[in-house]
Amino acid sequence: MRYFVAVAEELHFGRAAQRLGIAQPPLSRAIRQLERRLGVTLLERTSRSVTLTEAGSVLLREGRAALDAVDAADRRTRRAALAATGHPGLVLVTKAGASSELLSKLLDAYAAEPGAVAVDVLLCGPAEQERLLRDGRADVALLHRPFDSTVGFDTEELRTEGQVVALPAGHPLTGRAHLRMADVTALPGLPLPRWPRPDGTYPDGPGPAVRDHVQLLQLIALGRASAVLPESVWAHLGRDVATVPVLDAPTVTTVIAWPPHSRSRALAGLVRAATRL
Amino acid sequence: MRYFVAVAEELHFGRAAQRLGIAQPPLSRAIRQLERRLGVTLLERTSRSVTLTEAGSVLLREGRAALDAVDAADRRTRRAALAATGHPGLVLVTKAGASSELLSKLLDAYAAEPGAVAVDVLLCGPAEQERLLRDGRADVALLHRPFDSTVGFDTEELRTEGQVVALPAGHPLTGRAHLRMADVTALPGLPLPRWPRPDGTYPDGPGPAVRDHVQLLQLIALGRASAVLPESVWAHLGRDVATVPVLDAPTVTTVIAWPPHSRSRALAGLVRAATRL
DNA sequence: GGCGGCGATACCGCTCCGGTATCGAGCCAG
DNA sequence: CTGGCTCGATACCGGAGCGGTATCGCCGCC
Repeated sequence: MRYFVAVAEELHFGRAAQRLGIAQPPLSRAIRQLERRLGVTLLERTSRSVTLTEAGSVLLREGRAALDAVDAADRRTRRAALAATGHPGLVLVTKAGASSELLSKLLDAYAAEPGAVAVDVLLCGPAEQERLLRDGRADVALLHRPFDSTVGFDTEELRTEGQVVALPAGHPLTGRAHLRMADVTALPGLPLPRWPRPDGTYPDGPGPAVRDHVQLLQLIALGRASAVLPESVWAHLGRDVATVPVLDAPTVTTVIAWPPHSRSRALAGLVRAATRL
Repeated sequence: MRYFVAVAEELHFGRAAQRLGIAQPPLSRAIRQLERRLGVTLLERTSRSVTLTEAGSVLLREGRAALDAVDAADRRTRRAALAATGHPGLVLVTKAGASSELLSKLLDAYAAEPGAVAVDVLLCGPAEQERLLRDGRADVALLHRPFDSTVGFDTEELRTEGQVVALPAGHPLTGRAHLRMADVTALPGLPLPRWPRPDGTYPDGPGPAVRDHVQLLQLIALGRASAVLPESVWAHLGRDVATVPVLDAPTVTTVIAWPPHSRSRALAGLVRAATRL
């Protein structure tokens, strides 16, 4: 399975073999065996190129999910063992720079509960959270709909907020009481940023590539970008960035999310604290 | 992994080995290797009994999920290959005897759409649906909240309805216009039925063990049981079963559910047809 | 038309898995 | 208390399968 995913991602047996730390011939053979076992052609190969068949791309998606599931089984088991021997602790993951005041309130509220355990906070770029939560590296996440998909997780809504446009201080539009999406989608000289895709690559376009909100706000302050963001970013703003509400931007809901069927007492306590905020 | 799940379920190396079709010593060794690899004690064994540790029960849960995920990858890949070679088709699973008129409306509506594919209907007992959908034997399910868990699936709500109590025709209470839960929970001589648990065993209790709604209605007609059921069961009722609304019973929501990230055109069409009903 | 890149094939050695035989620790019967 | 059982662990052996090297065959390309 790992072998197939590697080949499907690289679309090149040699590179895939290198990535897997094995030689190319066993890899060819393994893929052929997998195809024989399934009775399905997964890859169309000529001696010049390798492409995925329809079935192959299904197996790529499903296979990744399956590999994540076994990784998760691994990690969660190890963590359960640690927890039993007196080192409990939860790992919470959230986007760097988002919902920070909500997060600190949550951590305070939970810490005040009887029986609270240590909570490690893991900050990451957008789109990485889902995978961290799915493969067991994190126990719980703060996600932001509609940007993050909550598919496959249990969730509780924590807060809903509007969005504002963040602009360099002194920009002409900062005088306005409110704006509309149409006003801010194509500001001359202030392109919208490009966020990484799940695989770490960036789409093409004019805007600067950013990895988290801190970077983004810095670029806005420098007059190189603008962005539409949830209201709560104001917590990070210095004097060099101004915000104006955008009336017709979609509202953003912050949710606390965790893997289904988690039955840890510590996690339940954290979720309870979150819903009481 | 399969080995561990077998041992954890049987709590007996000999029986587990038999179930797996291997001898007992390799099984012992495999489990010990797994424990060494994870650095975790999964089972406490004396020569008289085997019990799960905390970590072991986590791995049992997670491991089952992981095995389901690889089964699903397998099956979905095979189905994708079939679909590509001209045999499309969806498998829809629902509880035998539930929501049948909704289901037939759905199938009709979908069949009328351009590009509709064949839909195989799979009927099963309650609590099996989740697994069938999770491990790829089915593409889509009709679930009934709050009885079924929709955790880990994408869903759309189709219908919400109240519940009625089903009684043998002629029972004194059938004259009443409506009832309350308190009136129907302990009817003398008409115990509530016992449904199977996910593992196929039945809880203890006075009521008859039933596998689906057809059996149940038959037992009610025979004066051996009563049950609180969604209103829509009336579609199956003969003259020998009467129903009375139960005002304070929880409402039942029928939802259409499918595995997250499914991107099949046929599935999307079916869901669209469902939401338009 | 020769060269180079790339996947497939052929063949070999070693590791790991599964099988049989046996041991050793508890529980039980008498 | 002792012999027999039940059941998991250990010891050892044989074979299948995986990974490695060497090589082939196909196809673009200069």
